[in-house]
Amino acid sequence: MNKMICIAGPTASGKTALAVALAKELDGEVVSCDSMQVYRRMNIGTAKPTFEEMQGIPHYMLDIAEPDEDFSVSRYCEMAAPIVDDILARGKTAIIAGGTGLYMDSLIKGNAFAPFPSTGMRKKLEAQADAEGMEAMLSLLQSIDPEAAARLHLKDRKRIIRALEVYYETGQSITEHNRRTQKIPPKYTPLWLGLDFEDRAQLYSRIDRRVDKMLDDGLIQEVVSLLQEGIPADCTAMQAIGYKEFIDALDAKISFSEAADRVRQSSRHYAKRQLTWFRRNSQMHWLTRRADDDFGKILECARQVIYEFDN
RNA sequence: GCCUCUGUAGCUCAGUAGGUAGAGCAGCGGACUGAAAAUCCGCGUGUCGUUGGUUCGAUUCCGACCGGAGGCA
Repeated sequence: MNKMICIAGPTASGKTALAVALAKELDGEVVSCDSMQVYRRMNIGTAKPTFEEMQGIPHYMLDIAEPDEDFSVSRYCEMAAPIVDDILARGKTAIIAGGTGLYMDSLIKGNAFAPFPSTGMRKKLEAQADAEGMEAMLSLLQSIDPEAAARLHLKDRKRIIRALEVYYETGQSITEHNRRTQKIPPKYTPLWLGLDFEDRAQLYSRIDRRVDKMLDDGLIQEVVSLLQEGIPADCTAMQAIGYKEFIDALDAKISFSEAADRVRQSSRHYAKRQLTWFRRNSQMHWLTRRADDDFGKILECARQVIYEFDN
């Protein structure tokens, strides 16, 4: 009997509802896997499950960081793995639900991450990149980690700087590090369920409706409150879709209706990237929703997959 | 009613001194190992309004018609 289920899928695909429904049937508890729902007081824009939606099912990995705190995959894994272990130790089903593919894969595989530089290395490299340009940074990387340099595009500044910083901090290239960690067998062997739609337009109209609901629920007020309490507009949490756009509107850089349009647009792009990430997972059991399928139909499909998996 | 402008990709538009066309956005596909709702890469999907004419050849030139915008009555 499998005791661990991952529920993946794009934004607004119904992961929360499926997680709770399955938790009720399988004596489960839900571990959220979402890089933005970890932040406190960011509720509406992140579509964090409400008290009513949770229906009494314990949820973890929500509201565990301040919006102006640095959060990361590795912190996520450090905190979530013991929680999963505890759920399993108590004989319950662990249901990992969320849309942040990197976090989910890392938790399941038990990824070991190269240490994060504590010496201001990143700032130094950022400054160097500003001064000398990315061509110089890429050729620097070429000299210490040719494979990474070949793999990364000149414009992918984040990854080039990360690759350099890993080498300077650890003396080992990120390519070597990845090669080594990829050999480690996965920490968990869950059943993977992926939510998708037969027609992409179905998903996009759900996204539109969700954004309308967020506005009705007071998204703009939530953004205002966060800014008023002093959360910097440029911190990671404020890069979340639904926040950065309304920060621009509040700064009068764009109109509020333009901001709402951009939230819808960014959400569509994001949903597409999420699907790309999850599609490469060969273990995924896709629950593809057709136009006339309701939630009950999807739940039934999920039950079917779980039943077959256990037998 | 007359005159002028206009009709090209889903949208906004460019262009072809006549040889069946290209940008941005949208859309689609992909990458991703301590920022990941981030960051980055790739792909034009088209009766050039309709219909006659001139021409070896018309989206391009000419006429008519249809639609849109403005002006004069």
